[in-house]
Amino acid sequence: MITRNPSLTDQVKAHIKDRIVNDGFADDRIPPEATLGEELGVSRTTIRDALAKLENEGAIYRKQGSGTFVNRPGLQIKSRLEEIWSYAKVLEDHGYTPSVSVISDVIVPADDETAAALAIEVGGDVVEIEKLFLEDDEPVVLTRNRIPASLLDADHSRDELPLYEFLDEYCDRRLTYYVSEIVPVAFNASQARKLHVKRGTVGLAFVEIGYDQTNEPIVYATSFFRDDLLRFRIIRRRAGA
Amino acid sequence: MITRNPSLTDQVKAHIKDRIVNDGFADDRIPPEATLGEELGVSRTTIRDALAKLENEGAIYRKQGSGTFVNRPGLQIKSRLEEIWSYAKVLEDHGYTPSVSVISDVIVPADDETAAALAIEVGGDVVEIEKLFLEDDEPVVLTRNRIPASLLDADHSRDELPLYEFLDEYCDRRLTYYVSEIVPVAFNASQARKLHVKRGTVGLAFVEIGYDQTNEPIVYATSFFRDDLLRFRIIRRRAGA
DNA sequence: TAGTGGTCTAGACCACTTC
DNA sequence: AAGTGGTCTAGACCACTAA
Repeated sequence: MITRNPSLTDQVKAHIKDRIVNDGFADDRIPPEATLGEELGVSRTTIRDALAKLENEGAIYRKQGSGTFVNRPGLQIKSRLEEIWSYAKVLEDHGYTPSVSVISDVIVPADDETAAALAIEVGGDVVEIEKLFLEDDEPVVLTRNRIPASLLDADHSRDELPLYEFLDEYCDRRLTYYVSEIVPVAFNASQARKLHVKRGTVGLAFVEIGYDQTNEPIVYATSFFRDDLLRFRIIRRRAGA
Repeated sequence: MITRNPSLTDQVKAHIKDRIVNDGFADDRIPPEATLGEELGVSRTTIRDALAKLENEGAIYRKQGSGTFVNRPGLQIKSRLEEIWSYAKVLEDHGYTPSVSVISDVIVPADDETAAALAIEVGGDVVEIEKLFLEDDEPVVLTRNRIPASLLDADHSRDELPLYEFLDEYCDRRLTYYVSEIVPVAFNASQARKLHVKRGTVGLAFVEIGYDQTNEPIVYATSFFRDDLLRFRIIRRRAGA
């Protein structure tokens, strides 16, 4: 049942990932590339492309001259920082069954900071949407997205959608990438109240600007995280090896 | 014993990176892969491997059917979170000329947390080294590394070395990867004094366990950052595209 | 020395974007 | 329709690791 799309490489990748998760390999050692190629009836290049993707995702690592191995610590990382696109998904990956609540959706004038981020005039209309992601009525993530009003349909009723789908639907813009800053904060009174913590509690924030395919800024977003409920982990490997 | 002949791919990669930084390309558009291959006299595969590495580092991006382009925001990111190996280097990349100061180097008994991290007995001997990274006498990063005493030579005089080189030299272990947590903190009295900030100031911390090639934990490290002087930025791209 | 992953070539066709 | 990056093949040799 070899078909195009998904690509052979992606099929091979899924197959190996599946074996890692379900069956496992002896000593966490993945068979040689030549062997895998014969087993699956594809060229070594295809195998290598698939392994490269898995390595990139942190699922495996390779040692020249030695072999290819399952990367146990990498498998434990649920949310890779570089590709977070839905906080609901992040919470799911951490074992929660989240709910989303839109707590405000208003038009405000852009302050200096927002105007600079979105490359619009100070005082220009900006749609500000605040959302809260909860687990069992306990808030975990608070997000505030600011989008130039000129980009948005006046009637954007389904605003509980993930932001990128929301923008796909209600603007003609496609959110392509974020530039994000990781900032430690002490929650102010308003944030603390929404997150059900004491004022001054320390948490993590992402302050980020989202761009479309033409490198135009289309959203200025700030997200606050309850450090006691959600913590980010990363794997750091030596660059040259 | 180092026979580091840069591969063709790495030479091509360096060449393109150089052109991006020094000359630039019209419209930030990088020539087609076929053209590059002819110009440099290498196969398209080699070009593609080089471009793949550059894409991985965030220096460029590709759009199928359209072309390959310089990734301006990606070029601004100095320190990629997944491959930070020397805080001195991090500060340099941010335009500082850092100095390092070892502020303590003592043997302490392992507390519960440290013992668990390093998989040793509670109360076992641990070498604790605190270092401060400064820019113009202003402290920016405070690190505390704890290493099982059994792994370390009693005489480790050159302990201002980057930790991974230090471990290479004074143990027989090679630091292979870290599992790191990103934690927001309010500095306590001791940390605040060392970092020259007020007690309770909010900052970022990495809490991490370093492993050797056999997946054995060899270092438990905590690093504190002055948020006003050093802030981490990342690019987040959509996963599927 | 045998076996592994790493590099490199030459060539074919596909999928998508742009005109 | 033309041009771009994406996928895939078959085969060669190199660099490193481990028995």
